[in-house]
Amino acid sequence: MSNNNIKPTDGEMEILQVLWEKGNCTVREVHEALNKKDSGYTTTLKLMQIMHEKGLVGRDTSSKTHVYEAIASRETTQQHLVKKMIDNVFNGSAARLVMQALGNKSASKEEIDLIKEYLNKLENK
Amino acid sequence: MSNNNIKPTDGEMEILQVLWEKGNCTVREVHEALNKKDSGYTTTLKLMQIMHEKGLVGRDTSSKTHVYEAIASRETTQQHLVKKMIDNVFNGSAARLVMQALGNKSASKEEIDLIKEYLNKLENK
DNA sequence: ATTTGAATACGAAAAAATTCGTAGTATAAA
DNA sequence: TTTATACTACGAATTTTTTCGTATTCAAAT
Repeated sequence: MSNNNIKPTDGEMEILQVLWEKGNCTVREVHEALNKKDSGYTTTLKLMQIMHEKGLVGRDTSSKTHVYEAIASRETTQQHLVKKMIDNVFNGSAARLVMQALGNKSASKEEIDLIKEYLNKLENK
Repeated sequence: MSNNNIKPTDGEMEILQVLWEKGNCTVREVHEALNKKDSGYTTTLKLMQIMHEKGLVGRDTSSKTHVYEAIASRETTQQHLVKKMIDNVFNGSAARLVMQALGNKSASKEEIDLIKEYLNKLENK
C-alpha cells in the first residue's frame, strides 16, 4: 500500500487546500492566500518543508524560489477523510453524515437538486 | 457563545463515541470498549480526566469508581465537525461532501432511499 | 486485622504540531 | 562592485496530545 496513512493535520489541510485551488505555488503565495495574522512566513515555510518530508507535497527547486505542488490528490484525500469521519463520528453510516451535512442549512436549493440528480444516476446502475 | 470551541482530538472522539453508544461508563468500561492493545488503562484514565477539565465530559464521583458521561452531545459535535470538514476540505460545498460520501460505495440502496426521502422533505418546506 | 486488588491522582516523559529567530545565499538594483 | 532584498535552511522553543510510572486510597476477601 502506497500512501494510505494520509492524515494531514489541520494546518497541513489548509495548505493543501490552497495548492489544490490555485495549482502550484511558492511558499509566499500560499502564505498570502492563508492570510494568517497570527503566524509568520517562516512558519508556513517550515510547515511546507515538513509536508515535503512526509511526502504530502512535491517541490521544484530548480530556481531559487521553490515551487510546491500537492502530491496527495484532492479526491483521494477527501475520500480518506470522509471515510474516517463516517467511521469515527457517524458509526459507519454514510447516510447519517449526509443528513447532518444537509440539515445544516449549508445546502442551497441548487445543491439539493444537484444531489438528487446524482442519486438518480447512482440508482440507475 | 457557549461551547463553540469543541475540537476533540482523535483520541477524545473515540472516547466520546463509546459514551454516546453505551451511555454513561466507568473508565474501565471505556478502556475495554476501545480494546487498545497499544496503550494502558492509565492512559485512558488521564485522557478522560483531561476531557473533564475541558468540559467535554461530566462525572459522578459519589462512589469510588467514577462514572463519566458525555457533555458534548452527539448531534452538536457531529454538526460542528461536519461543518468544519465542509469548510476545510470541501471549500464550503456541502454537496461535494455528500457526493464524496455517497460515491464511496459505502452507501447501500436502503441508505440512498433514505436520503432521497429526506431530500424531498427538505424541499417541501 | 491484614492483605490484596482495583481505582484515582499526579507528575512527568515522549511524541507530534506549531511557531519563530537567525544565519546564510542568491539575485537584482544601485 | 557593493548593497539591499527576498528567499531557504535549520535549530530550537512552545504548545498540545499521548503515554506511563508511581503513590495513595478504598473496599472486599481472607
